[in-house]
Amino acid sequence: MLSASMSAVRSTIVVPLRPASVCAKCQQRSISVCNSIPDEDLHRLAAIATTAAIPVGHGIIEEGEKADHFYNITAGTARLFKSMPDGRRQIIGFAGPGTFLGLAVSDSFGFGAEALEPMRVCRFSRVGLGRLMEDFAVIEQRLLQVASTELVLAHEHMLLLGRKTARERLASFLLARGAMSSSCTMAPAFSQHRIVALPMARSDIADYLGLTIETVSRTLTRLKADRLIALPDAHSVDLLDPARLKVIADGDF
Amino acid sequence: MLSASMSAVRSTIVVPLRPASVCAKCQQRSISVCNSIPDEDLHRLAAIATTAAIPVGHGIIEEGEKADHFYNITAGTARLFKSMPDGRRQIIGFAGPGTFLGLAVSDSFGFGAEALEPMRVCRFSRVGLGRLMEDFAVIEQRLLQVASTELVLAHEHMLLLGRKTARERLASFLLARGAMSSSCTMAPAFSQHRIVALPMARSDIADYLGLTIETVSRTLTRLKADRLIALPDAHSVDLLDPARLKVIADGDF
DNA sequence: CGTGCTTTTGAAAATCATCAAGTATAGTGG
DNA sequence: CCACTATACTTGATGATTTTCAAAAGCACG
Repeated sequence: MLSASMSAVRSTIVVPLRPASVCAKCQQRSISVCNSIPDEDLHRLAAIATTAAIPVGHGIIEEGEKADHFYNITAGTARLFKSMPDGRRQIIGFAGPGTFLGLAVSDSFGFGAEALEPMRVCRFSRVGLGRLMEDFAVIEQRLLQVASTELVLAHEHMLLLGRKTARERLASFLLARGAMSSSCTMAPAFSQHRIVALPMARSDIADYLGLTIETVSRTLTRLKADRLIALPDAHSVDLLDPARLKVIADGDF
Repeated sequence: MLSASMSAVRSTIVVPLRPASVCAKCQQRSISVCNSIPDEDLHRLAAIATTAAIPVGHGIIEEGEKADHFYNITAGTARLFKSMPDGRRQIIGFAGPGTFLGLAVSDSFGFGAEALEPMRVCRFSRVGLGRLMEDFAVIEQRLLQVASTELVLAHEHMLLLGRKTARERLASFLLARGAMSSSCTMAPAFSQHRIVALPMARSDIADYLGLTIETVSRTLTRLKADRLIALPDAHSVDLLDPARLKVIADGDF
C-alpha cells in the first residue's frame, strides 16, 4: 500500500524580472483567471507576478507550506496530492496550463504540487492579489467559478474512489483524459482523436484512482484484451470503443 | 455493493410567506452566508427567501435538478450524495444548520440532498441572489470562502476514500464528528464532551466512507473491543481515547 | 550497450464484500 | 402501556476483488 514518493526537491530555479507587457502576450490568459483584468490594467498584474521554471519532479507547492503565494500554470502538468506519514499518497488532481493553484482557506496549503513535466508557472503574492481583488471584483467571481468547478470534479472523484471498481475507475479516467485533450487542443469535432496521452507514471495513475500500480497495469491489460483500448506504448492509450468505455465508467451495464 | 436507497419523495411541504424581519432573528445568520448583509438591508434578503420544512427522508435537492434555487439550512441535517444507475451511492457530505447549499457551476445540481432529520431550510432564487450579489460583493467573497473550505474537506475525504483502511476511516469519521459537535455547541474547552451523536444510519456512514454497513458495524465493534470507543446505543459514540483514535485516523503508528 | 527504473505478469495473502441469520430497536396500533 | 411488526443493526461464514510479494520484461538514459 506504500507508494513510492519522489524526491520532490523544493525549487525556485528561475524567478526573472517581469516585463510589463508579458501578461498581454500570455498564451494562457484567455483560459485563466488573469483574463478577468482588462488590457489597460495588465501592468498591475505584471507588477505582482514573477515567472518560474520547474524541472520534472520538483515541487511547486509543498504540503502544509505557508500559503502566501498563488500560482498560475502556463506550461506543463503538475500532480496535486495529499500524503500520509507512512508514505501513502492520494493524488487529488492533475493541473495543466491555465490552472489556477492556491485556493486556500487557511494560511497554509492542504496539498502539495509537483511537476510531472517541465513546467512554467506565474507566481503571485497573496497580498498583491488581494489588493488587486479590491479593484477588480471580477477576479473573485472568477475564483468562485474556479472553486465551484473544482468542487464538482471533487465530488465526481469521491464517487469514483468510494464506489467504483478498478475497471470502472480506469474507464472513467481514460475518458476524462480523452475529453480533456480533445477540448484543450481545440481539435475539430470531426477528428476522432482517440489517442490519449498519459504524461504521468503508473504510480501517479494508481495514486489518483486509489489503486496500486499492479492493479492499474493489470486492468489496462484486460481492457486491451477486451478490445476497448490499445496501448501503443506505456504513455499513450487509444480509445477504441469510447461508447462502451462510457457504459463501463458509469456502471450501467 | 448495492446500497439501500430511500424513497426520497420530492417535497415542497411548507413555503410560507416571509415576514421582513425573520432574517434578523434567524439563529443561523451569524454562522451562515446571510451575515454578509447588513441589518438595514435584510429586507432585501427576506424578499427573495422562502422557508420550507422538510420531513425525514424527503429530498431538498434532486440529483441533476435544475439549479435555479439555493438553500440555507436553518435546522436539521441533510445527506449530500451522488449515485450510480445501479443504486450505488456515495455520500459526499453531511450538511447541518448554517450550511449553504447550491454552489453550482452548471445549471443543474451535481448531487442530491435529503433530510436525515426533520429540517428547515431557507430557499433563495438564483436570480434573486445574483441581483443581491451585485450590490453586496461581500456575498461573493463569503461564497468563495465557503467553496474553498468545502474543497479542503473534499480533498481530505479523497485521501480517506482512496488510501485509508476501514479502521482508519471510522476513526477519522468519529473524530471529525466529535470536533464538529464540540465546536458547534460552543461547549467550553474544559468540558471533555466525548460523546458524539450520529444522527445518520449505518448505511449513510457506509456510503460516506466507501464501505458496507457490515464493515462499518464490525469495525465499530472492534474499536469498542479495543477500548477506543463505547457504544451507549447505535446512534451515539463515546470517544474513550481521542488521542489514540487520532493516531489511527492519521495512519501513523 | 549496459544499468537502472518503469511496467508487466504471476502466485499467495488479506481486506473487505456478499450472503445469511439472528438480535435489538423503534414505531404502530390495539 | 404493552405487544407486535418492521426496520435497523450486529454477527458469522464464505467468497471475490484487490493488495502484497516476487520476478521477469521492456524502456530510457548515460
